[in-house]
Amino acid sequence: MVNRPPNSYDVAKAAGVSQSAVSRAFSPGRSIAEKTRSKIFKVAQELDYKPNAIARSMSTARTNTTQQSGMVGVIVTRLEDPFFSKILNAFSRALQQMGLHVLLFSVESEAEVDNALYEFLQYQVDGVIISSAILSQKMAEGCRQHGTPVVLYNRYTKDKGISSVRVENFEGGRMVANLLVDTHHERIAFIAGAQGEPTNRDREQGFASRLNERGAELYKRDEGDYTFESGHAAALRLLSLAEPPDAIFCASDVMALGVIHAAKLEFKLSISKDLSVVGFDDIPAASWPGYQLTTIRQPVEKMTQEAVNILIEKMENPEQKAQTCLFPGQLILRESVRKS
Amino acid sequence: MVNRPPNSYDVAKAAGVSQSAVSRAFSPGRSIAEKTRSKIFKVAQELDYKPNAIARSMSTARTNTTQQSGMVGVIVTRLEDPFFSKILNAFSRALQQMGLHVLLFSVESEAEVDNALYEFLQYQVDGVIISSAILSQKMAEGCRQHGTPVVLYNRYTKDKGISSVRVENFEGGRMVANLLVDTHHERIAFIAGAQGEPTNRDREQGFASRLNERGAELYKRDEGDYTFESGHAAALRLLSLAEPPDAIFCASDVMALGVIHAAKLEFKLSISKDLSVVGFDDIPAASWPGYQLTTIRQPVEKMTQEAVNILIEKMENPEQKAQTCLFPGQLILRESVRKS
DNA sequence: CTGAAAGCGCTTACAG
DNA sequence: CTGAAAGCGCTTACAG
Repeated sequence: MVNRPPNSYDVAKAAGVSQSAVSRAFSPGRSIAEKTRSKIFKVAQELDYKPNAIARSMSTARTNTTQQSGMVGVIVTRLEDPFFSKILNAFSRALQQMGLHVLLFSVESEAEVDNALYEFLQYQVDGVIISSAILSQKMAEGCRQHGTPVVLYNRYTKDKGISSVRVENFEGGRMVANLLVDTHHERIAFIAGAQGEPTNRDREQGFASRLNERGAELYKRDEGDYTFESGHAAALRLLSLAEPPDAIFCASDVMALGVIHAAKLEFKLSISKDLSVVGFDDIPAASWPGYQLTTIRQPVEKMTQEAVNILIEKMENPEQKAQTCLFPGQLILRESVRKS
Repeated sequence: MVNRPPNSYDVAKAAGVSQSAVSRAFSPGRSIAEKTRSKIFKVAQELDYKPNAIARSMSTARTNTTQQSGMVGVIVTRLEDPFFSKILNAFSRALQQMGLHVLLFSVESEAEVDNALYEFLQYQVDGVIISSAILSQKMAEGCRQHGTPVVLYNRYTKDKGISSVRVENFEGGRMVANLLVDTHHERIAFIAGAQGEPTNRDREQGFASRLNERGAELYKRDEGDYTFESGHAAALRLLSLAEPPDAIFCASDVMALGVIHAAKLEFKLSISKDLSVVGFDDIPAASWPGYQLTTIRQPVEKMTQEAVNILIEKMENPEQKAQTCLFPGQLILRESVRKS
């Protein structure tokens, strides 16, 4: 049988002090004599004592309004997508840097979000970040009751209590419209991400409305589900038209890659010369020599950092109002769009 | 000010029962009258009561040897690599399915592993999974003291107490050697992953030794760091040789993609005709129409599931011995290697 | 600066 | 089946 790991009483006894003293020694900023502290540390080291974070959070729960469990719940969708794993990594690193711990839930549909949130609340997380999904009004209330701040990433809701950090999708769509009109494309198509998905909707509306403002119009619209395969399939349909498009804007880079593969292999087209392709996100592959995809970059590092900052502010001060933070996308001109 | 969420006493009072009864009602399998239980549930619903998982784990810690905190620590490396995000997703889903919660730590070097482990232990995780990294002997002891099982994924150590799940890297390397010799390649090169990395070492040794057994030899060796860019750069060097290789085996698919881009764009080579390329892992992009990369597939789903099973067995029965589980890689023949 | 004691919200023998 | 009570390992006023 494994004998239980040492607790603060074991250390106290061995060091000849009270248990309170041990507790203080491990709580930065508490009043304790330097001599006592070092003695306690020495003994703790020998016994290989580690403070029990679970017990600590049980105690602090009572008084401390700020950090209680030290855990932040992170809900992620489409984790296998390179863009989203990049986001998770950024969140994870940023949170770790702040001494916070991430309780992760990978969901495959919005329906799973509420359940994940429920579990997070049971675990007394100090805050929640939800990437590319929203929560129900009911769970928003639940979080409010628990005093647990929530920040949405890549999404927003009408609920005034929920913060949101995202890129300006509508504006990003407009930028692409301008680019394709400026370069004199005549049959401009759009391949949408998942149906009814807000991010896609905003990009598409910005794109289509700006096209109209510029006196152009959307030639064709097709739809995928944000995967390479779906982009590839949509391109096959579009390029089989009697009059195929001369430009395709995709709601995401991954789909744009599918389009490029289809155009080059299936139709022997030259990208940019015969067909211009634009993506959104700026994933690593977008800059690979074989792609050189023109796209709208999301400043992921800055955005995730800001989301973490907003969360922490609200954790430290519950009176803090919810915030909405919009980041402009950046047009990255590479080689997949013809010059004029 | 937010008023505190209800606890079991609040529910007990409102339902006219004891706090113990409330606790039992929420613990499956405890003796309680159906009538009492349903009354408690109704009241709990009205008050929006959720059991406090932190408090629960404080209590169960004393008696229950099995699940204590309900949390499993997962340490991942290179999260931005598509193969690794796939692994994390698989772990996350498998653990969630078992009712476990994942405490995530994303590390960027092996040096961070021990610290992550230390934090996990403080949080009383019931088990730990470490993907593609190892732990120090000191932390292995620490885990043993806490009675916390550890399973290594893609790695192994000499420590008899640490379980390991991985693909047969050595054998995988041999399979590729056989393939390239069978198809009569004459100048066979290898691009290694990170220096001294055990996964790479095993693949390379299996590859090189089998080459020799077959009367062939390694023509050239170069090295990257598992990224696309590094594979691309290594290919540039290799293909600039007066006598460039006619086959390149890469320690990972991502690097192989870099090789393909370099060969096609920089050297106008035809993949398979002028140059055969083989990868390892079988990431999604390997099967994209433009790549059709021949590779060794790792059965990720089965492997992660097995790792979770081993972990849970050990969590349920501390007497359970550590296990090592090796999975054979599967040669996936696509179009990137010439037929003869 | 230090210690005794209450309390965080549960679970679980122990009686009844 | 049910309730009173102890205990999980901490933190934190409160006295001294």
